[in-house]
Amino acid sequence: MFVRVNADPAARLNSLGALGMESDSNPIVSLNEFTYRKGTEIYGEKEPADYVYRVESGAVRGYKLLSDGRRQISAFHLAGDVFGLESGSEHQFTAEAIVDTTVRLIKRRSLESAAESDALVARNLLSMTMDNLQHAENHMLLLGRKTSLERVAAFLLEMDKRLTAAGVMVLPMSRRDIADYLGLTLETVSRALSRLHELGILGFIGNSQRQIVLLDRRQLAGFDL
Amino acid sequence: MFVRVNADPAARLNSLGALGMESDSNPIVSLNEFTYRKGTEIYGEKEPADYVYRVESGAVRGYKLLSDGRRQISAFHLAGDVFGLESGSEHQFTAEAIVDTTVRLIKRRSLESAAESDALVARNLLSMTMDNLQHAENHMLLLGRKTSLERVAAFLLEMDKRLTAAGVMVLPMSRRDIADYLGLTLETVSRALSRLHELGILGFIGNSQRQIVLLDRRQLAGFDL
DNA sequence: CGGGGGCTTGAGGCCACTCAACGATAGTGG
DNA sequence: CCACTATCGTTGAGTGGCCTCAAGCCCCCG
Repeated sequence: MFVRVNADPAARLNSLGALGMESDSNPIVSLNEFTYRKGTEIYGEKEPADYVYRVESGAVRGYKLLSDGRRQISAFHLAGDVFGLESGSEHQFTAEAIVDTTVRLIKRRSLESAAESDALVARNLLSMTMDNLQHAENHMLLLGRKTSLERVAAFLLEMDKRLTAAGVMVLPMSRRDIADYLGLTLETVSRALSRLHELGILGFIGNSQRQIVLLDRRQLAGFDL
Repeated sequence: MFVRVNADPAARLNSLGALGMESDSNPIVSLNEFTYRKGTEIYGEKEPADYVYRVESGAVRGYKLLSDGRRQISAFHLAGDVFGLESGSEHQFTAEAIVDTTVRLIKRRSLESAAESDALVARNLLSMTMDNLQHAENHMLLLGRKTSLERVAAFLLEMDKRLTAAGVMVLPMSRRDIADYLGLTLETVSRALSRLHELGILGFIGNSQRQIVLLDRRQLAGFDL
């Protein structure tokens, strides 16, 4: 997906130095990697967008807030995902670690100069951004036109593709996060999951409500029009 | 509804002639320009994305459909806007002319090769795509978390910025289009507009319900949190 | 004029939200 | 290791905002 960034070792070292100066609180520096603790902010809306991030492990939520606290999560970023790429000089939404999360930082300026001289880097950047846009367009359809059951089904199928291992999907995010991603309340999400459980479409593993087995992907896909 | 267009631009220009035979108005304007009549499809989902389009005049809606007909319009493209830029080789949504619309076609391949050799072109492409992504993210917040009144207020402010001339905003799209853009029904949109009218926030010009004057942008912005 | 599409307005219904209680779980400190 | 607490999740009852269904108006356009 996005691999050619470290082609320039000088840029890599530069971003290391700059990052070291900024590490004041939670983040732990390990080369050009940071680890954020569960629930901590990686960057906030309106902050200068000097870095781009790649998730090494963990999970990140990107969201926007209304003045009265209503929240819309626009994307979950899992291992391998790149986020923080913006048009202007300021971030347009907030990014928070959902669980303890390690990210690799890339200085934006060095990325820009790499794109300037290497058309392959530029093409990858564009392709990544277009993929994000495509995801956003699909999500608009979900938010604008799907029922609660359809939304939850779509969510499960999306997560299934991205983080099912050994038949079990371990969700890093809470019901509230899911709700704010799907434009629902957490109660509605919970009810939809219970319903899918009753229908034999999914099962829970052990005591955790975050470990899910999809028993009938076919029927689930039937809810995702 | 529309003649399936060949990938070859020469064939496409030829089809202009064919179209001219079945349309009664003036179809061809200049070389790589094309005029679509009100309500006609510019391209459909799953069609090969061989061209990128720039709106010269008119208005275009881009939308996705669910199998049962529910529609979500992801963006309105007005004069000056570029649309049709996709990640894969196929279009991910349908584009239709809302009113008679003239577009300029750019062959995708030639754009790609231009980006390959000219970093400025590449940067503009990326910047444009990022702007689209930003719009999509704001729209997700609207669709997921805003009330009907807030959505209509946001819509009016957006259109006001883009197509108000001489104090009057002339909407090219129907109530149904607005509803499908905002994730509402046309009745709810109509009620919200009536409400804003009662409140003295907007007025209608003449007999048309599509010519709107914003009388109190301040108060309107108060609904857009 | 007659037809049709676009828009508004009203009445009633339903799906998701709100409010609330409770159970389960995980994190904390003794 | 256990008690304590906060957080998370489920479930129920009732409400409400938007949707559905329907009627009627206005305008455009033949």
